[in-house]
Amino acid sequence: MRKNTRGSLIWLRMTRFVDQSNLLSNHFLKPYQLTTAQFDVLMQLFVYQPLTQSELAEKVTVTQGGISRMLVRLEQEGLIKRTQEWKTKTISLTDKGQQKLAHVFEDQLAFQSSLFDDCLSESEQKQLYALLSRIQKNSERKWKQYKGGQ
Amino acid sequence: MRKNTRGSLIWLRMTRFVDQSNLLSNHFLKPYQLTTAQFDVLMQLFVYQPLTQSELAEKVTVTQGGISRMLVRLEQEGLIKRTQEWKTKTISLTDKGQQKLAHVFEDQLAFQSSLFDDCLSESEQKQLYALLSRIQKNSERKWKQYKGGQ
DNA sequence: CCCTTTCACTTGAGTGGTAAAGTGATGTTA
DNA sequence: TAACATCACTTTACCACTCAAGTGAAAGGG
Repeated sequence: MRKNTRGSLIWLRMTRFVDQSNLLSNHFLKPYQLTTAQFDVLMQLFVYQPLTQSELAEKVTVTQGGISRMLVRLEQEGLIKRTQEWKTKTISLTDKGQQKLAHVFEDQLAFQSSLFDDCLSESEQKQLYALLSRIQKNSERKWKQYKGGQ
Repeated sequence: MRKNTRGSLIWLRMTRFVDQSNLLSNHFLKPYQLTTAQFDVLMQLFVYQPLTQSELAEKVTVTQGGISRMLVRLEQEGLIKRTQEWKTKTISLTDKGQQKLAHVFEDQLAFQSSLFDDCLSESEQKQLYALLSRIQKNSERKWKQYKGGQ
């Protein structure tokens, strides 16, 4: 039996890359007392705040339950605040969260960029981004279809 | 302050894609009572068995502790066996594991392929694979360097 | 021959994720 | 108005992962 297809090879490379770069990212974020997942949440808030929990969960590809606990922790750290109106909780960064993010920001973006700048030219990065956008939209479509159906 | 770089945009698309496709993959594997991580381990064993725990951990980008627990579960399910020689445990698939994998195999490869076949041409997939190989090797180098240093 | 190192693996505490069941306010409807 | 549905969030139980400390067997040096 065949041991792979082109798709499976791409998939393998990509998951390995993401796993490895997450480890590295956690390493670089450790001095700031943040994890990669937490940074992701704070970034989304920075760009789109205020958001409801559901909207945030959607943006970071996490379930309701998952975001609920992450936000409990981030709230305990004093990095975000949740204000309840009606049945909805609106999430935004506290001043402390805002400041922390400002500190981490440049470093993390530089780290992320280095993963690609090291070995890909400008135009290759553009190509890669274009291809990734297409497959990500495809998986998002499939995912929503699956979630919608059940 | 700038909210992104080209690298950070690529990184975001890729992590979202991997997260979403993992969800879908877990969904498709559920009828077989397997998770994506378990399938990954079984596949590596299928291709490279026999392996020690350390070699396996390396291949699936997981720590010693992580692989230890996964293998306990897979052993309880009777899908793998671990035979101790000296201080090393050698891992291989049981007949049951071999059979299970044979059943799942085609479906999972077809699923993985569909993620790309849906929206990328043959030559685009080749391009994508080439670019990913380069960045994955780069991150692997950095990761090993980091692990080696500490 | 004991003492230490090393090596491969395990364990503990904690984070991050899922699915599925629970909670508690706010409509909606007979 | 009592019963029901719905919506946003929480909780529970589980898997997967990390780091760091622990274990136990073998190997080497005084």
